[in-house]
Amino acid sequence: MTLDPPWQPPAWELDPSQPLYEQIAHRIRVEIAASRLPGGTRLPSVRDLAASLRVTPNTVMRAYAELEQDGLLETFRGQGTFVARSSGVEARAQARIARQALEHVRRVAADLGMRVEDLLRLGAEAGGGEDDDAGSHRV
Amino acid sequence: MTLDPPWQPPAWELDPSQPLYEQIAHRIRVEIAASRLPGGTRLPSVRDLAASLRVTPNTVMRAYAELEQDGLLETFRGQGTFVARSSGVEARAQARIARQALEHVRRVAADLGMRVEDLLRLGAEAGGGEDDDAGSHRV
DNA sequence: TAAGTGTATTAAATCACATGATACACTCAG
DNA sequence: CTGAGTGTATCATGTGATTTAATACACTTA
Repeated sequence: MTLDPPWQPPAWELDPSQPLYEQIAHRIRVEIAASRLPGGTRLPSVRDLAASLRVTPNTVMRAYAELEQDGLLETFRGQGTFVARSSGVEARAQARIARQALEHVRRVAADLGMRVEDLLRLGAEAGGGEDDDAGSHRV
Repeated sequence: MTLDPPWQPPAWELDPSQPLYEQIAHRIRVEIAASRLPGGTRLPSVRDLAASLRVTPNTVMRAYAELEQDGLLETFRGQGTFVARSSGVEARAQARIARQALEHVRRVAADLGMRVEDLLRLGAEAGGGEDDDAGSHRV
C-alpha cells in the first residue's frame, strides 16, 4: 500500500541566491515548528518534490538528510520519509528556530553595546513600519 | 601631510566560511554604529588594511565600496577613505542594523505564527542561556 | 514482478569569492 | 618636479560550495 497520500507542500518560490537545499530544509522545519506537519506525516518522495520544485532529486535528498540529522524526520527505505514520531518534534523545531533568532539579536545588540529591547525598539522607530511597538520592556 | 594617523582596527579574526568583504564591511559598520568611529575618522589605506588582514587589496576595496554605497564612508582620491561627516552617520548605521535585526525576528516569528515577544521568550527558555529574561512584555 | 521508495556515486557545469599582478589617476610633502 | 602614498580599474586565474545529470543499487509492497 502507498499508505497515506503524502503531504502537499504549498507553492514555494526558491531564491536562487541562497542554497536551495537550505531553503527547502528551512521551509519544512518551519512547517513542523508551526504544527502544520504533525509527527508521522508522510513527505513527498524525493523525486516528486524535486520535480515540483524544478530541482534535482539530489538537492531534495540533501535537505531531507539535514532534517533527519536534526531528528525532525525519519526515513524508511522503500516506504518514504516521515515527520519523526518522537514526542515533541514541533517543540524541538520551535526551540531551535527560536534559540537561533534570540542568539542573533543578542549578538547584534552586543555588537552595538545595547540591550536587546533597545535594539528592537530602535529598529521599530527606524522605518520598521508594521505594528509591534518593540519595547520599553525587558527582553 | 598625511593628515591624521589612520584609525587602527582591533584584532580581527576572519571566518573563512563567510565572504571576507562582507565581514570587513560589517565590522566597520558596527564600529561606526557603536560610535567608536566618529565622522571624519580616517580609515587605514586599502593596502594597509589588506596587509594587516592577510587579504588582497581588492577585497578591502569591495568592503569600502559597499560602505560608501551606504553613505557611511566617503573617499577622496589620493587622500584616503574617511567616515562620512554628514550628520547622523552613527544614527544611520545603528538604524540600518537595528531595522534588519527587527525584520529578521519578525519574519521568523511570522513563520511560526507567533509574536516577537513569544519567540524570544521561547528562545531564552530553550537553552538560550545567558541573562536576559526575554519576556512577558510586548515587543 | 513491477512500481515506487531512499541511497550512492561520479562527472561536469556554474557561480561567487578571492587572489595576484599590473597599471592608471590623483594628492601632497619634499 | 619628484616620489611616496592614496584610491581605482582590469584581467587572468584559482577555489570551493552548490547544483545538475545520469546511473545504479537496495528495499518495500501491491
